[in-house]
Amino acid sequence: MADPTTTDPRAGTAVLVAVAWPYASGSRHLGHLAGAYLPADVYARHQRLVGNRVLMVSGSDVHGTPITVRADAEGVTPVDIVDRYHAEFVADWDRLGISWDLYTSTGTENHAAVTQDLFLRLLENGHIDRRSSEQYFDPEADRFLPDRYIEGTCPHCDYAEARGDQCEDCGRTLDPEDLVDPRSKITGSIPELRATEHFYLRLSDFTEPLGEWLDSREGWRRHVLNFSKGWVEEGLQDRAITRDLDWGIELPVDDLGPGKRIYVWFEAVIGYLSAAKEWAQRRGEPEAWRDWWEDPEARAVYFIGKDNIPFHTIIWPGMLIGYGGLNLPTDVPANQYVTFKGGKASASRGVGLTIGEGLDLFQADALRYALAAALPEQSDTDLSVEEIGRRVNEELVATWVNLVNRVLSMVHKTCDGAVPERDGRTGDDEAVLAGVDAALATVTDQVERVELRAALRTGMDAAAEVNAYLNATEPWKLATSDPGRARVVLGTALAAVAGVRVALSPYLPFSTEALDDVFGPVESWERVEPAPGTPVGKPVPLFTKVDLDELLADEAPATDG
RNA sequence: GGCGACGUAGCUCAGUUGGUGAGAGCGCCCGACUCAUAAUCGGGAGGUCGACAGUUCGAAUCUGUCCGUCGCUACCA
Repeated sequence: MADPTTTDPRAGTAVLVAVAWPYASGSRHLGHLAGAYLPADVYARHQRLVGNRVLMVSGSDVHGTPITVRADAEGVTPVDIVDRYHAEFVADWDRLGISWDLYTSTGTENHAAVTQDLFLRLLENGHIDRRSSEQYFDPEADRFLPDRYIEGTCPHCDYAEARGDQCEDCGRTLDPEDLVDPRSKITGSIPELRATEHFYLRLSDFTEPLGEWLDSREGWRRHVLNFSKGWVEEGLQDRAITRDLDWGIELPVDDLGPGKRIYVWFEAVIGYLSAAKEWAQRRGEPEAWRDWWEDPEARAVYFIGKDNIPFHTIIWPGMLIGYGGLNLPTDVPANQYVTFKGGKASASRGVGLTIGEGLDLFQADALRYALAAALPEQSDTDLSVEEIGRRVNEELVATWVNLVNRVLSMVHKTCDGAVPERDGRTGDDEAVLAGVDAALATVTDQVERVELRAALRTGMDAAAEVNAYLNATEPWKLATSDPGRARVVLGTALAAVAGVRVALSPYLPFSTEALDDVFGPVESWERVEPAPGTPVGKPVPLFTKVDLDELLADEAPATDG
């Protein structure tokens, strides 16, 4: 089991764990956590332990109109907004124990350089071209206006402050030309239509290769594949990839004139590549990123929410095909949504909890457990504070935390406060341990299929088996009737707990580490028995049950966006 | 409107290519146990698998219609 070649970090498969870039326009909520960050972290932690070379990257997405709109509304600069939320995200990840290899942002020089390189190569390869269109121009501000900077009356519902992209009153999507009495949000003046030029990504170039690629995908989630194929079958449309904004990455060519930037949807996905390069540079091995991006044996798994599917299964793969020589996604196990009391989680609308609010109510591992047990892998999953608390109390604490506590307590009391020797095990004893080892193997199968809820259940079932073993052997009785046998049973239970701990470690990093004193750090995906003689003190419970009544009374409404 | 998905025990959800009497966790009931955070273990009761019609020897699983919920609709990402 302890084959050193499988635990050598340089010997395993290169696995890129690519995680959605949180948009630095506001707080992220528990739906985002369950949708992308938590599953990515669980997957990455497991993959490291089985000996693969994991590179887990993401960063804050800092460009785009929603950020400038918010900055304008608050009378601050976009940088102020971005810095505020980037700092919040970093603090959230730290509290949650998200194990990034690099968490950066799209605001770096490196990202701009990589983006410009992709742009130029795609331009060179003929996949980007220039087209002119009519667009609203603000004569007073002397600039073209993005859709969101135009206001007017909605042609459908007569709402007077509809935006050029959407009417917030009736929810319909709009084109700026649809607005009655349009006006500039910047100066209030009446905009006029003028011809302007933008660069377009010729997505239609990739219809055939993307269709073939999608047809050849195996093991992808049905909703991801259906949705993606639907897009291709409808016909891929070329998309403008520049915008009239000054908050974004500059074009590496100057023939559009000033005031044009590369728009977020084109550059944000490039972050997966630029972050890998940044990681390599920081490591002092600037070419190391190639192991994850150019080696055909490498895997790339993208953890995103379902709202992001087309960007990761169509647009980004299209860009990669057009660029050439870089690996396409191996899998995009997009999650569905977490809803709160039936409504889609939304920090801006006050539905559900922000990550920070969740962490104020629950310990990180408790929150991780409850969300992992309810990951929306196949369908939307409904959550509530009560539901999270219930899972923590009735499942995590009752089954696993209590098991650890009862075993350590008995070992402390009846084995002279130390891990007992291993000899004298019977067939029943070996059977429990074999069960735990089988659970470890099952978890690996499930995690590699990104069935993380099921994998967590497997770990919890293993814990229940150990509880059953204790109930059957009754070591508390043996302590007086047959002390020798009691030591064997408790030593077995301890060994079993050691294995279950490994199985649960991707989900519960903090409580895993809290047991290092007895079991040693978890360094590989195997059941390592604690060394006989290791001191076992009176255990301190890993968790306290949460008081649901108190929790609900304290539950603050989420109002910030 | 178009596209996609969902509607399975009280609650949250599983159910690859249709086939032994429909599952899990939690809750509930009964029992065992008392080492452990009234935790654990065993057993049990709960479902016309949204409705209707059809295909089939046979459908929760395929087809159609309807009802309900939701997401997307390309300048939110």
